[in-house]
Amino acid sequence: MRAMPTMQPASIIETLTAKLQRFGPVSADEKNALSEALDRVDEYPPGTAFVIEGSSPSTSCLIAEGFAGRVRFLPGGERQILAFHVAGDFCDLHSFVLPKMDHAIQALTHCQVAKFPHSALVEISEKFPRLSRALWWDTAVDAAVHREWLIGLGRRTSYERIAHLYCEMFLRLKAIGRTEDGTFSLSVTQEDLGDAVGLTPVHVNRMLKQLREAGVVSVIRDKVTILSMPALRKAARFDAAYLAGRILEEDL
Amino acid sequence: MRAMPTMQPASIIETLTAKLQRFGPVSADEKNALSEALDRVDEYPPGTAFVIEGSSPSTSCLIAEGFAGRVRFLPGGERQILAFHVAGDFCDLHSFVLPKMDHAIQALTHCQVAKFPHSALVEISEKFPRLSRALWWDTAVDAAVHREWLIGLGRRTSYERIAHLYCEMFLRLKAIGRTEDGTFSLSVTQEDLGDAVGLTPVHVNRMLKQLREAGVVSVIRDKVTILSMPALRKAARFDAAYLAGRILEEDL
DNA sequence: CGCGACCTTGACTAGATTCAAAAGTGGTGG
DNA sequence: CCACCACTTTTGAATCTAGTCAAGGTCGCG
Repeated sequence: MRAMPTMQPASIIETLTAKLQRFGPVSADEKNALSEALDRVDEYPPGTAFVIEGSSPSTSCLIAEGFAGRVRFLPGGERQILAFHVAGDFCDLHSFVLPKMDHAIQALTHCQVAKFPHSALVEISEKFPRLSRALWWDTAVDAAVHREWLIGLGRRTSYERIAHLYCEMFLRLKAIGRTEDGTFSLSVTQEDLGDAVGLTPVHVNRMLKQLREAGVVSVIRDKVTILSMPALRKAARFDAAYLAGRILEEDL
Repeated sequence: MRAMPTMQPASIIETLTAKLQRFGPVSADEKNALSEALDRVDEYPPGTAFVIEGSSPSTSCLIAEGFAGRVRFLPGGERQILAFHVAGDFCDLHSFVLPKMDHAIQALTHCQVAKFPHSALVEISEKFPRLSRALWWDTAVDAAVHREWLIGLGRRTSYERIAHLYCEMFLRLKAIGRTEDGTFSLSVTQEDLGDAVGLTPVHVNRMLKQLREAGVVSVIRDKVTILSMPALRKAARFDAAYLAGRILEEDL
């Protein structure tokens, strides 16, 4: 793994405030409060479950760099991936108001994770109601993504689901400057993909083949290249509205 | 339809504060603020979509009486039910922080709906940060239910999904006193059920037959009777933890 | 009484899983 | 440096689950 420069807290806060401004204005005082709320930045190698199911975290995690997933297991061992999170995302901000984690959070690549103690978030919510609403908004956008995934699992074909996931990840990664033309890196196995879209790895592979043969996307190891965005959107029946809080205006 | 006495605002607020106390204490001032935030109570006959997809509501809705669903349609006409809401539930509190509804809300039975203007909620969030966090918590519990449904659609068998839905609805209705022994009323068609659990109505019917023949539940018109809760829980691989905010302690 | 909405069932089809095997990829240590 | 190993990808064949199509039955209501 190539060396990764540690993200500076200042730049993390910069990115975070830029994002929260999609909800509403963020004052200098509020920005400062966020800065002070950032306790530390931890690093995790890929595979680490850095938030455990059933735990009661006393901090919330913001991904500064890397790629993480929310995962849950059924008694029988089946796994469901509930969401993917990229740099700039809070991945368990809801644990600030929910007493127990109903799922784990796992680093899928090497991750840098900024920690915000709940005690500091309480202070923010006491002093800066508008900023508090902005954080609430962030968790509401996560819920909107959950709903879109519900529609996918409930009513989209397997082909559409894979296409939809690629659409979503492309636009989210583009918004944070992690794409080059139509290419982005998605370091997950086909088994991970299957656990996200409710399919077996074998069937994911077949649908990938179909997407490849239709000339829509090309996947080479972890590099995904979208050959035709209109074709991909159509294949996925994709409507970006639900991602308003996570992507660029012009991509909506 | 038999006449339904209109719920008194005072008793609605009583029920709401009781629920929010699961998150933390609610002071007399806070309770009073909630009372003043309740603008009016509207009634809707079954089938009414009283919140429209794509709209930007200026109020949030609390179900005072009845049964409602969150629904979304795909371009092809497929429908997915994203959540069910019973008396005492906010069904679109997230619209307070999210600019646009990504789904509609539909009355499934006759509903009485209490309306809280967003302007009043802004005031609450400015003056009562703790109460504001309690409302945030309520939306976070909704998100936890979304996640449980994601697991169902992604990884549970069709048989388990139906059993799981009955488990969830039974415990939620029991918590608000809408059950008699093991019986509750669920006024939805098998098609609605299918749109909630990602199946065709025909297949829902078959799974219902299996549940019946296994002696687990009996369904007569809208009356669902759970013949063996342990068997139902087992069939659903049900773990109530995610419902902590919606059900009684002793049912966890 | 007859109509429409919903439920129920059977026969057939399509989509996804399971099982199995082979080939590719990257990392490790001798 | 290369042989080996674990993991992942790819493909085929058989099986099973859920969907589709179609017909009859039940219930409540005008």
